Order: sequence, then structure tokens, then C-alpha cells
Amino acid sequence: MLQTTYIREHKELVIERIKRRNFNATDIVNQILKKDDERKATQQKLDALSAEANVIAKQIGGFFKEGKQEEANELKMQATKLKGEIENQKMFQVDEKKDLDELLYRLPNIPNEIVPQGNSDEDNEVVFEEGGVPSLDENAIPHWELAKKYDLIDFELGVKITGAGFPVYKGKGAKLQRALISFFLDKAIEQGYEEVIPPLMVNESSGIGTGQLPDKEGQMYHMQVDDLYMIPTAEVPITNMYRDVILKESDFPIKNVGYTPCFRREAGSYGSDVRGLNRLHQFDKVEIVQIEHPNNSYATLDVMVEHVKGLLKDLELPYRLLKLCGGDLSFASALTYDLEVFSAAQVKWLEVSSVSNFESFQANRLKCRYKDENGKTQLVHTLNGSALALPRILAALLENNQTENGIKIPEVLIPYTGFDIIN
RNA sequence: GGAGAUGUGGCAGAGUGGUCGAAUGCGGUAGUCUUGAAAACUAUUGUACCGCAAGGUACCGGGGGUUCGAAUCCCUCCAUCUCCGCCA
Repeated sequence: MLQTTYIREHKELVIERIKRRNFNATDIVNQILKKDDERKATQQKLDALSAEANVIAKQIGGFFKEGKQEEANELKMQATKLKGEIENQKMFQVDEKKDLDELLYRLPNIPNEIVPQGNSDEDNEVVFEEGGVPSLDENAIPHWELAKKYDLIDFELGVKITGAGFPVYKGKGAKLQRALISFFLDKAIEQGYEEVIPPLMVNESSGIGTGQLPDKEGQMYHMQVDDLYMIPTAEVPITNMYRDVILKESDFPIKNVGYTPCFRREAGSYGSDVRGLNRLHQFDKVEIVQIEHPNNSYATLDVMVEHVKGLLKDLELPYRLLKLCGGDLSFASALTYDLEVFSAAQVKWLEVSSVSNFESFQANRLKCRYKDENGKTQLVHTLNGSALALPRILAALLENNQTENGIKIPEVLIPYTGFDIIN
């Protein structure tokens, strides 16, 4: 969420910039400022009353020591009266804080100045494209058929065990999956990321910390008995490692990489988008996360994008890089680049990575700060990106590399798979 | 799952109803001294909110309660440790 003081000081900019999301923030911003004024007034009243009560309480203590019962009792009556008022103000304060938070939760992040105006994914800007689109022969088939043909993934078996969207990877399919995970992790570690294996379930505070709660509750699997949520992405547990932490400037940059399965309910998804590996309830992903000094976060974003580009190049997949327009930008992001690979048999681009700078939007909720050179605490910038999401990579690999003799494994993966063809 | 113990500032560790945001030690920072360093000495050293400021308010695992007043008493949740049980 945005900081109230920032909104107050840059009201027009906030409203103007958020318009790029096709979101009119005028109302919310005004309500926020009004509610914050109320909150401040209450705070002042409460502080004054508390100060008074503290003085009286001390006086009573003094009187008791001196044995002046009567004076003490008289003051006690005053104090009791004050106490009532304090309770009232406290209740106001709690309500106002809650109202204010609810308003702040509804206000999306301010897009970076280079984010283009736009309504949907059709308005995203292609900034880079590499690798020729392969032309497959007319017998080429989509990955869900390839998976069946070579017995790599069993979707029906997953349905039996759990339900739709929980595939079973088998044999060379499983090995290939594991090879990709190891390859992605190794490449990130080469770049100085520290590997972590985080919990796959998180508590409510973590969900709030990275912004999945309270809004996107319906997208996560919720274990009600223990009040825990299955992670929709490793971003949640990894970023929350830095919740309520005050860093030193010398700690920057913090770089973590983690492989985890991800669990998403995907309520409301339908149609051909969900076919095969295109959209799953459980899928594997290697995630990179960086905590940066605000001055460096955009340079770091570029480095992260380059890292992901490198992975796709290594895998010899045709890809393109998109700068998301305001309408397609996620709620918490200030700037997001998507990477898509071309799936030759489906003849469409598949999103395989999303790399974002959240600036201080997440940090504000997380309370992740650092001490600047003046010893003042400031919010950090958080960034993350998929490097990479497995299923669609697998889909593209299977489809693009199919030949009469089988599916060719890219050079870089052979040391990990131990085979160079699936047939 | 059962029984018991514990939870205080970066760390260690006092504090069992009032003058405690909290002794003391270590650590950190700045300075004095020194050719330099160490030692010693001096000062400083949590977070958030309100306020132009002076200053005020809140926070002693989380939440709630008792009281004029809570780190201290009560309830509850969480975590850690010890013992027992179960178990990959």
C-alpha cells in the first residue's frame, strides 16, 4: 500500500498516474486524506487525555505514599471519568485506523512514468523479440497430445487423485521437469542469488504482508483448521522473510532464489486457456526476489529481466519481452515486464515470466525498512520475477522441439536430464 | 497429544503494582588520548504515531481483562525448552 504522507504530498501526481490503470483514484484519495485527518485529530485528543491521566495517576501514587487518602480518593474519581473518555477515543481510533487501512488497501500502486496507458494485454508494448518462430510440419501436435504420446504427463490420473489441474509427471517428463528446476536454480545461484527452500504454507500475516490478503483471498487454498494458506508463489514466503526487518544500507542488494510448487485456485478461469499445461492449480516455479535500495531498484529490474532473457536464450526458445500497460499491470506493481515464449503448435504466445518492481508498495505493508546515511528509517524497494514458471516452458519445449524422431532436448539441459531426446 | 518451565532493548540479564522506556554488562556509533592501533575515559545508541517546535502518546511474545496506575496480577493464543506419548 501507498504511504499516506506521500499521497498527501503528491496528491495530483498520484491521481494522474493511477489513471493509466484506467482507475479513477480521486474519490479514494480524498477519502483517505479525510480519514487521515480524522485519525490525527483523534490521536491528538487521545494523547492529551492519556497525558492528563498519567499525571493524575502519578499524583495518586504520591498521595498514597504520604498517607493522604482523601486527596487520593478525590483524584481517583477524576481519573475514572477520564478513563471513560479515553476508552471512547480509543474506540474511535481503532475504527478510523481500520477504515483508513481498508481505503489504502483499495488504492493500487502508482505506475512508473514509462508505463504506457492501456486497457488490456492487447495494449502491452513489445520491447524486444528474439528467436525465429519455428515452422513445424503439418503433423505437429500440441503439448497435451505429445505428453500423452510419449507418456510424460498424465492429466487424467491427476484428476483421479486430486482433480483437474493437478497433473502427474512421469518418467522422462518428471526428469525433464526436475532438470529444468535444477538448471534455473543453478543459473540464479551463478548470479549471486542465495537459494532458499521456504514453507509452502503461510499464515495470515504473511498473506497480508505481500498483499494477497485481504483482497485475493479466493485465489489461495485455505486450510481452515489451522488457518494457513497454500502459497500461490514463492514470492509470498520469501518476501515475508523480510517482514518487520530493518536493514543496513550495506545489506543491499538482498538476492534470494527459491523453487516451490505454487497453488492457485484460479477461480473464474475457463476455455482453451486452461488446456493442458497452460493453466494449473499446482505448478512448479523458480522465483527470484531482490530487496534493493530505492536508488538502484530500476537498474536491478533491468538486470533481472536480462537474467530471464538469458534463460530463454539458453533454452533456445523464441521469446518476446513486453512492457505491461497500465490496464494490465498488477495491483502492487509499479512496472512489470512479461516474457512470453512462442508455442508453435498452439500458435500463440505463452506468458512464462513476470518481472516487477513494487517500489515501496509491498515494503510499506511488510514494514521492511533500512537506515539511510542520516540514520533515518526508509522503506526498501522489493522486486521479484519468475525465473521461470515451469509448465508453459515445458509446453513450449515439447511443441517447438518435436521432430519425426522425437522431442529434442536443448543442449544446456542434457547434463541435467541425462538424455538428449524423448522418443 | 499429555505434564511442567520460560518469553524484557542488537545480545546477555535485572526488574513481581506507582518516580520503569525500563538497572547493569557486552556490542554499535561519535569523541578525548595516541605517530597509528589497542586499552582507558566521555557522550550517545529501539520502533511507531501526533506536533513547526518544545514536547506528548503507545509498545517488555500477540490479543483481551482487572486497576486511578501493569513489564509486574488474571484470561487466552503463539513460540521456545524439558519429560512422556506418537511418528516420516
